[in-house]
Amino acid sequence: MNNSDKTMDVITALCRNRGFIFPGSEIYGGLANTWDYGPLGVEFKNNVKKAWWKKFVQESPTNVGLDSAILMNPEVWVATGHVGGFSDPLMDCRACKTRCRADTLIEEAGGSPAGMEFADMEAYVQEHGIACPNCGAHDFTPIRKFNLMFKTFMGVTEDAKNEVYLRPETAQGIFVDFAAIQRTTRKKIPFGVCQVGKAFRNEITPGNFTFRTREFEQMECEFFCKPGTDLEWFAYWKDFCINWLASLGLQPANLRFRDHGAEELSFYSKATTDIEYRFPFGWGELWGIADRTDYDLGQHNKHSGKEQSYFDPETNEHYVPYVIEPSLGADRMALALLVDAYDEEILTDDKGKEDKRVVLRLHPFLAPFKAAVLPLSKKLNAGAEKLHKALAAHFMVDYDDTGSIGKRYRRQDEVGTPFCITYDFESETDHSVTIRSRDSMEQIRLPMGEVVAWLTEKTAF
RNA sequence: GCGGCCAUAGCUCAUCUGGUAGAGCGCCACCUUGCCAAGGUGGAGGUAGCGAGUUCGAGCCUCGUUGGCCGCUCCA
Repeated sequence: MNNSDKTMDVITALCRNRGFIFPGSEIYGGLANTWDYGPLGVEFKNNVKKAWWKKFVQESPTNVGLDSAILMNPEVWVATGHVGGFSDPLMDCRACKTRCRADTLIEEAGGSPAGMEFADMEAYVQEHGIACPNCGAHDFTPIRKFNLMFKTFMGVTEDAKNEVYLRPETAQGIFVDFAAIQRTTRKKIPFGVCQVGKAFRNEITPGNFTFRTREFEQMECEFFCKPGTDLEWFAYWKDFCINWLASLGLQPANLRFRDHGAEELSFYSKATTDIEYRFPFGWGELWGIADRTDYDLGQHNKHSGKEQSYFDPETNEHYVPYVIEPSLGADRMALALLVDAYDEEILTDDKGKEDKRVVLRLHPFLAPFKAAVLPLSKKLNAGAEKLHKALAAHFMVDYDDTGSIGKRYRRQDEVGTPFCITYDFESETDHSVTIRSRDSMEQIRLPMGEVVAWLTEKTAF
């Protein structure tokens, strides 16, 4: 099934109905754009994170892991420019309610807004008689600051001194710990530090299900390398990332690279490439791979007064490393995998009656359940439950004894369970079970004692 | 944040011009069946997102509010 035949409605409906993703705080009328990962969703998302960690940390000769605090000293965000510079200067036209960016208006009028204070911009717009591009009126509101960071208070009193931010990216936790990580691991450059964690941004327009949310989870790697080798490593990680996506089964036709043009590049970045996925709502960024140069460590160097450089013992040089950052959204990744895995097929029975079968063709490693134990009859519950218990010691395994066997297969297909293990009357005597595959719908007979080893092999990544 | 549209059982929807809400699917139990959504019987489940107003009476009219969708704006 092609992605152009899929709709987000169908995907979100499946997520809600099967316990992957629910709207947040629903019994209180919800809270815009918050989502809860349900019983199946949390298993699935954990598996996605596990797969990433395995590839980026466990199996990596160069990378190590980190779990840094969400709350950080506010000076961190001053150093990075998040506090000062990341509020866009927005003004509304009072006549037609169109919202404009003051800096854009000034640029279009031939001015250069760079370096201007908000008051300067307002004055410029006024003096040059810049009109609303939509209705032509000259009636703008003052500039309003939209800071993308969530603020909260540390301690019990709410004064400005106690103000802290929820991190808008996980990256800075890695940068501020760079020296400690290098020292304690004795890693030599090049090496990477990886982190999975939540970040928060007050996006003006979130949307498209879990694609853009204000609370989201990132899987980031900051790869430190010697200046001058950065573009090589940039190319290396691009390859590395796309190969990982392919190895999880994402269809190549739904993936593409998109290089950022010069005008689109962030001020700190020398080069950025997005890996985009073709969602039903269009191409969307999955993974941003950026050459962040020595911007972050350099800023922390300046602002903290603590030396953030690396001593190369082979060449006796001191330098501030350059950084290649492959930054992946865990929620987007999970969403892309769900979309990609979703499949419908039409089955025709003996009487020619057509029936729709919904299958989530997830990589077995990612599937919430690796298998489901299904007693062919409720009379077989005792033996089947024993098998389930034995398997549950090794895998997430479902158990279902309600309804017909065919119906139970379908239920498991819909949530991506790769294997159904049917315990039948013969199992009582031959101690074997039938394993039915989600993808081929074929069945094999296997002694119960061999199921764990068989499943381990089949669900590995 | 602006404009438009929308909000009835878990899901998809019905309820004629306002008179106290129904179906299919799903779910549960029992019987039956015993390898790809069979069948039978029974059952749980809604006061119509929430609040207020108009009316003898509102799911159906008005206002507010919350949430959703589409477009705009935005996305370091």
